[in-house]
Amino acid sequence: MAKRSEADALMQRIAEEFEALPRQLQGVARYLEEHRSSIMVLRVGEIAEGCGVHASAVVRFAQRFGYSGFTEMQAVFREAFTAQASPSRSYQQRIRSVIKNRASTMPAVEIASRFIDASRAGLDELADELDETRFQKAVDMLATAENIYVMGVRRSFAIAAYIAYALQHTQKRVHLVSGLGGMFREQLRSMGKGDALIAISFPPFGKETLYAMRVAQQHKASVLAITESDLGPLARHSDVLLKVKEGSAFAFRGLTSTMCLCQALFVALAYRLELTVEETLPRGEYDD
Amino acid sequence: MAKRSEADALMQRIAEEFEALPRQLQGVARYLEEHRSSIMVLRVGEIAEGCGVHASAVVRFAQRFGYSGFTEMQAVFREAFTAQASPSRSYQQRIRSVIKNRASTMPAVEIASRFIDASRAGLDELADELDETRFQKAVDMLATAENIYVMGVRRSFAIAAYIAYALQHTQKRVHLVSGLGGMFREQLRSMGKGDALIAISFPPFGKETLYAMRVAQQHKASVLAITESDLGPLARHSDVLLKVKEGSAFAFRGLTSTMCLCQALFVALAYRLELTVEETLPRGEYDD
DNA sequence: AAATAAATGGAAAATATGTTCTATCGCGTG
DNA sequence: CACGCGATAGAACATATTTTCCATTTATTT
Repeated sequence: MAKRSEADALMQRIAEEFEALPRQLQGVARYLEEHRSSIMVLRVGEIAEGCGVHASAVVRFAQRFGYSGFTEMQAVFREAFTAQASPSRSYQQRIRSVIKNRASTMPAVEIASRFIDASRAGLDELADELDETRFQKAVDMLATAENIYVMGVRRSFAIAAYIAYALQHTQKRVHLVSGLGGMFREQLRSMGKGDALIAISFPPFGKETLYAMRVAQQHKASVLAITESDLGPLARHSDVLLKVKEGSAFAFRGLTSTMCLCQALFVALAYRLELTVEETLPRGEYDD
Repeated sequence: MAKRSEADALMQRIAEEFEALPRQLQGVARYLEEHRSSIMVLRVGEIAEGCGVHASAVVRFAQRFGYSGFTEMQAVFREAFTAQASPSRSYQQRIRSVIKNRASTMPAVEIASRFIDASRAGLDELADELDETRFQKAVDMLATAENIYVMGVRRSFAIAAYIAYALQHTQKRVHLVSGLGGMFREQLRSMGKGDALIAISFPPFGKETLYAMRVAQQHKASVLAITESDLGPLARHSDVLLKVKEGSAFAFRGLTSTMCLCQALFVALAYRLELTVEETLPRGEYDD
């Protein structure tokens, strides 16, 4: 059982009192949380520099939390490190014991870390197999489109929602085809020449999305399909098709690679459109 | 391709010259090999004590291998540590350099593959730093909740949408707080004891989400926050807080790690609820 | 708006740390 | 057995780092 190190306790105390802290000390707190693992190596001055404050502020911080000074607080982190550094060998054993156990008895974290592994593998594959030509075409298509329609249903809806959100930071008119009120048809009606449809769909393919693609073709809009294979029903109706193979664990299919591809697509588009960073993300009261 | 760190080179040199070393210095050499990972944290005196020699012996050791003194040798080990301990930092820098370079001269794929790299690094970090206890708590909380409310606005909305979708595959009643028709309040009104709210928010925090968390607390519902730090405003109002550090690459935050975490959460929950795979993902006519 | 309290920046004092120097010790060799 | 070389310990020195203190600014309260 991982017994709470004093460092953990301290971090928690910091989190609790955080709001009551003055500006500079909040900065220090954030820095500590962010660089927790390096604190033991760093000197007061280095940390202070990292926070953009003066060394004395860091000392005051430590004192505020009951230590005689920075050094005493640092000792807590050093201790935590040396405590965890050595027994990390037993990690192999932990793995083995987990492999033997059934999933039902598997701790939640074990499931999580396997899933994360699977997602990483998916991302590796994405990096390997991304088709340069097609990606470039996809960017070009979006760059020249006047209106961009985005559609994905059920599992793919979250992705569509994200793309639509991201594209709002461009000058394009963006339409998220949500089907709200059963109005898929109506939302798609206005697509036309010069517009683009981004359709995201994986097997078993949602008929709504397939329908949208047919409509797009009829209306002479160009279609960017995001799916898992060249062979599915999306291939027939798309001008550019981007493939994503998701890793899966526990018979559960990931979505991280798709998300990643879509973000990459957006970034590439943003640069193609020569949006500056500021234009890309104007941060106002409502941003999240 | 882990290129030999200078620390590696040094250790090898020590091994070669070991036999020719005087007794005390051999002791130092052994100590260094044994405690290689702690050297950066230790002071000359501490190492000397560990070896049962005097501080000056350690200094002479360092000088014998070409360093001006102990400090210079220690720097080698510190470097090796920071190189492996925070690869995520170098990834941040890589991303920044991407921003600085003229994107116009960079092919779209180049941007994409760098972005994918960044996402991979983010996932690595997620795997490293996932808090076991909290993750387990989060799963437990959801497992015992009767109704689950999910809320995220703007950038986080896509994530909320996904979670809500996934949770539909359980027996829970799931409510995606969308704010459709400006009805955030109304959608949140029915939360109560025994219910759970999943709130996803990153700085600058959406006020709607913060509001939802306050309401949840007032109504005695438990709150699972998904955010980037213990120190933000979500900490106060949450029962469990899961941290995801996304690289804010290209001035907009990645979402792949968050997506991955949420999927992992769902998978773990599914196993906790002992759903079989078939039950988890019943594939019917409408699936996508 | 004034008074008061708190936070900040900087420099000086205190401390801790690393390095060098020298006297001594031990060991091997002539 | 004496001599010399290198290793060692500890003190003395030099440096770097932390801490304290105080003047100044900034925020808060009356």
